[in-house]
Amino acid sequence: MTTAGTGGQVSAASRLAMSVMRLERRLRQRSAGGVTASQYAALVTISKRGELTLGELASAEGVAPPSMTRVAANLEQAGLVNRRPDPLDRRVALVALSPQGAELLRAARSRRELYLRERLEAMAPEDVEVLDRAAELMTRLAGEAP
Amino acid sequence: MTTAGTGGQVSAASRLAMSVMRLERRLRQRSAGGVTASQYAALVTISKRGELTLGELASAEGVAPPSMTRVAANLEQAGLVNRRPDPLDRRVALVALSPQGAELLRAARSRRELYLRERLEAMAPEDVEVLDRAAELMTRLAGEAP
DNA sequence: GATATTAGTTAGCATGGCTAACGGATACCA
DNA sequence: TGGTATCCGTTAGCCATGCTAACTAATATC
Repeated sequence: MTTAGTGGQVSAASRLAMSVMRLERRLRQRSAGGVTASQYAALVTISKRGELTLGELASAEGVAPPSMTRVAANLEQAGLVNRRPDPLDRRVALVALSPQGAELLRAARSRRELYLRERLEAMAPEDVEVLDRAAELMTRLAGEAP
Repeated sequence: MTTAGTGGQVSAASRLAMSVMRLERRLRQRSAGGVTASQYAALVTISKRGELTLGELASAEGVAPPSMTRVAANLEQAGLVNRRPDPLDRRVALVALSPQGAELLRAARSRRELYLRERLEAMAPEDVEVLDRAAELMTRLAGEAP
């Protein structure tokens, strides 16, 4: 019982880590209109930032380029994004939301988070407020360089 | 802009979903003493609840039994848990923390969340408080039946 | 023009989630 | 007692995602 023992004591970091993992697992299962969580997140980023390069997208998502290559390939195959080489530098791949991608986002916003939405609505407003503030803090935490 | 619209407006649910995903991705990469996030989470659960059946563990983690079979197999191979058939019902597999598993948890608590720990310590205490409260709320969200 | 750097891709590995199908063990019921 | 049903866990097989290392193609540099 001395150290953060086997029984009860768990650090705030540990609690946060666990809760994030669990919730993410739930969310991962509920894909939005047929896209996975990663694909969805990429779509959101593209939507927010407009056409951007694959590298920018990878870095915005915090994944390695090869990972994003694959995600983007799937998105393109699904017709949700368009890709084109940068006319000024043909090494560069520019990725943009397609009309279907935009439509999916619209639809998904009312669907994908249905799971969360429903539950958030059932919560006390101050709890939702806490979660909302936490969301920003977590994004900041995730965004910092390793 | 009635609904949380396409351009700027994003729902609280969406914000939460994204932030959780991003943070989880960071955490997943930083394994604790060589175990992955899922393995670690399983260890924590076993540690909290004591010896339990594979099914209970799967359900506690909110994953399907086959997923837990694999995670547990890896943990056993790593010597972090012990398995034995329930003497009363030999269909049942009982899983318990091994001494090494317990040791890893002790060590991990000061290591695994180093990433978070460091950053939490750099944050304003009230922000940490928000995250801590959010952790509980998220666990509750994740725990609810689909 | 030769070389270095940069962007992205390909190849290969591992984890982890799922469902479907199967095996063994127990429970039940005629 | 014997046959069936049920239940626990595993195996098999699929897909997505993450990584690193190695490669190609294009641009920049000297």
